[in-house]
Formats: sequence, structure tokens, C-alpha cells
Amino acid sequence: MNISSSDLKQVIVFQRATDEELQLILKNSIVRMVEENGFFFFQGDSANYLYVLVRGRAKLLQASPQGQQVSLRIIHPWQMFGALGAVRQEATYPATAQALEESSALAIESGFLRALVEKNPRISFDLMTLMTTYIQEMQARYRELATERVEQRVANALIRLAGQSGLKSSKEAGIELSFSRQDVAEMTGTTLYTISRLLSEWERQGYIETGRERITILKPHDLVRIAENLEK
Amino acid sequence: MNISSSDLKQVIVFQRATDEELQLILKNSIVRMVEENGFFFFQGDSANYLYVLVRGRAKLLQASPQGQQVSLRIIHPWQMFGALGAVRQEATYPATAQALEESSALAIESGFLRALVEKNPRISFDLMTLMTTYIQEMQARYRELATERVEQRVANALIRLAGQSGLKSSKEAGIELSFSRQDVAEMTGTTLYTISRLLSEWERQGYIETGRERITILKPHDLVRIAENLEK
DNA sequence: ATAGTTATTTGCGCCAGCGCAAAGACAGAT
DNA sequence: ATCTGTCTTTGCGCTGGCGCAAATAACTAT
Repeated sequence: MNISSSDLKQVIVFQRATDEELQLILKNSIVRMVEENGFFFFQGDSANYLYVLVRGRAKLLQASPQGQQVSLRIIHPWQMFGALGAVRQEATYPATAQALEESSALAIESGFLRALVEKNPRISFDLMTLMTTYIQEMQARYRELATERVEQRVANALIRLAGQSGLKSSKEAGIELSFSRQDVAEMTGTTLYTISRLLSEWERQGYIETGRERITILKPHDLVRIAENLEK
Repeated sequence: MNISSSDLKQVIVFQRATDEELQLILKNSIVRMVEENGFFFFQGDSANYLYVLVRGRAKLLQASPQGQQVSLRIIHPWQMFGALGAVRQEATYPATAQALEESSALAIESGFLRALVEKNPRISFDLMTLMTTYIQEMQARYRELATERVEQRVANALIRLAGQSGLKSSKEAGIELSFSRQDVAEMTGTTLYTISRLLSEWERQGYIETGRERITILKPHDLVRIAENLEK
């Protein structure tokens, strides 16, 4: 896998970096390949690298002391992950990054990134802006988890996923998502069983079509209606 | 209320600002006084100011479209709030800030802050570091809400509040917190009724003592035990 | 094909927590 | 001292969602 500096421009935080800086980033990083279900790093590992996904898909997980886990975010190509730990010196990753399918990521040395951020205020500002969007998204999801019922949370999660990763497959065929029931449960703070029952019901209603590790959204508008939950 | 530049050094993000910068900050800001239950800003307002609380206590709320609300954070003196909106140009506040008691805050013009951040990389870096702590806290609370039972979440919330705002009142008398049952419910994603029942039970057990808008922690260690929930 | 592995579905019983309603407690104002 | 508004408590019934268990379906490797 060869990565050029023009590829790196797809990373929001590097959009305003100079070509020299991009070259330097490439020089101070390595590509790591991870097979399906493999890990880029674990919660608690010392945060020596910041990653940019270049191929595949991954998820960011947080585990409770008892071992239950929630999914914080799905990572798509050219998105950064592990940046939180990388900003502060001697930090550890607050979450685990696991590949959903065979994936590759550029691993940039944390120390190098810190130096870069110090020298280039535009990169620093863009990274900060990215962080504000994370905070807002987490706040919104927190509110959702606290105030909304499972139906609405799941509808919202599917809508969000459709917007991020949805491939409009052959026309009329709907938006296809590749996630297991367990994955969706971890994203919405519920259980595998409840998701299975809910998706079955939605399939009966004709809103979606399901398969093994696959959900195809046929009627996005109906999901939006459920997410908004006008009646109580 | 007169604020000196040395007061401002208590603000984490301004610790490494120069005296000149601090003077400039004061020159570009005004003090706003808000009575109990009053608002500094509402979710959706255009984010023209970033605030630093100088006196009193406030909470940051996020409301659902149906009007239910959750508390995202309790704000104590010399903490910043409304910073998220202030970083990006033409943003709106993602949450509402309401005073828990008569409070004053320094309102700093967003545009001025943006300029300051651009000029002083240390401030920018410290602000970014502060944001990483918010993200981590929100992620941790999200996980907690998704995986833990009410008892544990409430115990955790009280422990957190005790650490932040707890006054060790007269020795042996425990740590006193001033929050209504409704406040605690909004912090933990549950209801007024459940909090009331739970606190009554804990009072019977002797862990806490309660009153109108008051919770006194007598046995912090027992709360920690509940929060950790070793048995299922 | 066949066997083994992993993902999904569904019946069933259960209970944590919700939320109404009404009573009680507390604090401030007149 | 009494009134008024707000906060808190508690009985009661209910239900959304959990989670076990067992069957079934779908994919993988031999």
C-alpha cells in the first residue's frame, strides 16, 4: 500500500498542511495492516501513535470494567483515530480500535504530530475544530441515550450510518449497511436480542431488508419518522 | 465585580497567557450577572461569547426535541463554558447554560478569542487539551449510561460531584452537595422519582443524609462500593 | 456434500425503573 | 402565624426491554 501526499489531503486536519509537511508526515509514519477483528490498539495502551485509516473499516470501543462494551464511533477511510491520546504526552488510549474488516492505517508518531501542531497553527486549529464536532456528537448521543427509546435510537443510528458509509447499491435497491446485530446493539446501548426483534419487525413492515451482517434500508423516510417519534 | 488579570490565571486555558494577553482579554469582555435559574445562553443561540464563570454555579443542559433535558456538566468558578461554539465562526451553542444560583461570568467575545488562539499556540494547545478531557469524560459517561444500572450511575455522579464541588463541612459531618432530586435525575439519565426512592434507601442505610436540595455524603466509601458494583 | 463455526431468530418469564397521583415537608413572604 | 409555591416522598400498577435457551439459518473449510 503506497500512500502519496495528495492522498493525505483527504484527511480533514491535513487539508491545509503544506506539501513539505505532508511528506514529513509520511516519513514519520508506518502503514499497519490489520485483519478482520484484529486490533490497532487497546484501551489503556500507551498512545504512541495517531492513526489515519486508509482502507477498510474499524470501530472505536469502550469497555466497562465488567467487560460489556459500547461502540463510540465507526471509522471510515481518511478519518483519524487515536488522536485523543496522541495530543497529550504520555497518555493512554481511552478506547480500543478494532477492524471490522481487513484494514490498513497510517500510524503517525505522536511526538511528531505534537511537534507539527506546535509549528503549524492552522493544523492545530483544524484539529481543535474536529474535536469540537466529536464533543457535540457525543453530547447529542448522550442525550439520545438518556431520553429516547430503543426504537428511536436504532432508527437514528441507521440513519447516521447510512449517511456515513451507505452505498447506494443498484438503484431502487436501497442503502446497504454491513453490521451485525451485535454491532448495532453496541452502538445504541441495547442488546443483540432487542435489535434482532426490532429489525425483524421493520422487515415485516417493509422498511428494511436484512441478512447475515447486512441491513438494507428500503424506506429511509420511515426510519426518519420513527427517529422523530412524533407520537408518544 | 472587579476581575484582575491574576484572577484569570486560575483559568486552566489562560495559565500560560502573558500578562498583556490577560489584560487584552479583560478589555474585550464584559461581566454578566445572572440570577438563580436564569440563563447565560440557550441552545441554538449564535455563539458570540465564550464564558468564564467567576462566581456561583451553573449547569450545561441539552434538551431533546420533546423538551426532556439532560445535564451535561456542572460549571464551577474559573471554568470555561460555551467554548465549543466560540471556536468556529458563525456557530451556535450546542447546549443551554443555566445558573444554579446567582452567578457572574466573564463574557469574552468569540472573535477576540479566535484571534488570540491563532496568535498564541500555547493557549491553542491548552484549549485543545481541555477539549480532549471533555471528550474522554463524555465517552466515559456514555459508556456508563449504556452499561450500568441506575444505582451505579447515581453513586458515580455523587462521587464526581463531591470531587468537584464538595465542601468538607465541619469535620465528621460529611461532604455536602446542593442539588435537587431533579438535578441529579438529569445528570444520570433517570427520573426524579427513582432518585428520591434511591436516596431514601441510602439514607436508611446511613450512607448519606438528605434535605431539601441537599445531599450530604456520610460514607463516601460505601458509594464507591456501589459504583463499582462487584456483585451482579 | 459434510461438518463445524458463527450469526440470527423467537418463545418465555421476569424485573428495574417509569410515571401518575396524592400526601407531606420545607422555605420564604406577608 | 399563616399562606403559598416548590420540592420531596411513597403507594401502586404497568411495561419496555433484558437475557436465557434452544432452534434455525448462513457461511467456511475440508
